[in-house]
Amino acid sequence: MNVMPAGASWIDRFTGLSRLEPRVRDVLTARATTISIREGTVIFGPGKRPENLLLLLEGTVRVQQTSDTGREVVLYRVNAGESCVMTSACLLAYEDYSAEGIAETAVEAVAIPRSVFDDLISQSESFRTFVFSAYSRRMTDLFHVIEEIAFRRVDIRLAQRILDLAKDNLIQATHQQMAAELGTAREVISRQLAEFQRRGWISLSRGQIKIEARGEIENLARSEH
Amino acid sequence: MNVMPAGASWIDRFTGLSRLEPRVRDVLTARATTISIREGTVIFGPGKRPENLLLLLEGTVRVQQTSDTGREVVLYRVNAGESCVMTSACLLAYEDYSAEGIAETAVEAVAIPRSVFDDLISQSESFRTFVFSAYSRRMTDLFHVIEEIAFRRVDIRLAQRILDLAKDNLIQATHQQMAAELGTAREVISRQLAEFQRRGWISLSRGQIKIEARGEIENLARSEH
DNA sequence: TTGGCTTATGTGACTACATCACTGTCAGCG
DNA sequence: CGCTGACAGTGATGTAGTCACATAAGCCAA
Repeated sequence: MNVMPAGASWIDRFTGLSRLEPRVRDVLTARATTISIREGTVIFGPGKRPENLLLLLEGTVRVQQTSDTGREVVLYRVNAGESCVMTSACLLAYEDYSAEGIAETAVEAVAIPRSVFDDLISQSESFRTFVFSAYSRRMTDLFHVIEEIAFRRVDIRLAQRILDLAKDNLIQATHQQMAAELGTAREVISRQLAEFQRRGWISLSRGQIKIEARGEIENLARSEH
Repeated sequence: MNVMPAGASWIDRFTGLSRLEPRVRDVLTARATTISIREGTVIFGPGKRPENLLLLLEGTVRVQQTSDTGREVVLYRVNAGESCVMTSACLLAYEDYSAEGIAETAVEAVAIPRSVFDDLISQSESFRTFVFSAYSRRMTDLFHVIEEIAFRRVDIRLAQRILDLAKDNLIQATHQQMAAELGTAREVISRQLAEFQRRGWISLSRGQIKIEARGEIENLARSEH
């Protein structure tokens, strides 16, 4: 993680911070630093407590949970313009958690140390709103995950995830990784993908999935039950 | 909901608040009110935003999620001595949620209005710690729920839940309600309970489950996989 | 006491998903 | 070129969820 002084304008990239009181704005620009994180870095996880609140300027952070049996689920992603609020401030307090955050791409972020975070929370009404909205947003994401895992069929969820993850109709991921996205087993994904391919919706090769009939996949993704 | 002036001593029932600065303590006792909520009341939910932060003195609040297909999962319970922090402060900000909180028993709680909450957050370091720990705690609960639903067998989860919910080795609940606890279907629960009964672990009658061999159930609940 | 109603529970047949134990295949590299 | 390790395919079997009913239990009112 490479440290450098913060620029002056990054604040405007965060919707919730644009109406910040000028005085508070100055504190933030003065006392926060931007950092670069390499792809694949574990930002926090069991045994690695986050020390800063991170506001993402570039890149994405994947937050996932690993069960003791070794299986994984992706909980949500933090994108540029969003804050990693849960995974930092929240986890400062309570120890017993098993989620981890991984830089999925190279990441540029503003790091706000705990002490500064504390000052801002106490001094700025709009910073408080920003933080609580972020919490709220993540909370909602988790409710979503629970609903999906508990009640939605995997073919539908897989279709949705394919659409979400595709860049230019292409996904670079192994079946194992796709299984972790949905919290299911590799074999299940392999069979579902084989079926999608049989229908001509996608084409498969080692480590990648190519969308051939986006419309059909969207149909399935939209369907109820 | 019946409103009455707050007593002076309730603060001591909350571990996280005991070290509150005296000045802040006074604000809290002066401006918070205790309320009584009848069993079964929907405290918050879609279309019913919470207006206060609730600190529970007596009773329990069940927080659950209902999917659009009508199925339910219990997410967690808030007990006496705990705060309903997520379900209030958090949900103030972000609209699109589908969780609801229901008074599972008669509830006595201290209600802290949004404005007071805001003052306290800005003025008191230890109140902030209290609030963020509470968030953190619930977060962890949700991670747990996800892990259980995704990776744990239902017989094991059912055994655990039976032990959790039993008062005096007895549970008053329909199979439908037990299914909602675990986010599964009624038939699944009926069959599992029938099996437990066949083994002599429980005895069943309309609307209730009686534990006959707690040790055996604990064995199953503890088992891995 | 007896129907009649509502709610709770039981059951079979079937589909979906998870697990296990493999086999086959591809890419890179010594 | 042939090895090796990671990736992918597959059948058999077990567990869970869905659907469409059949029963049964409690309650109230005639």
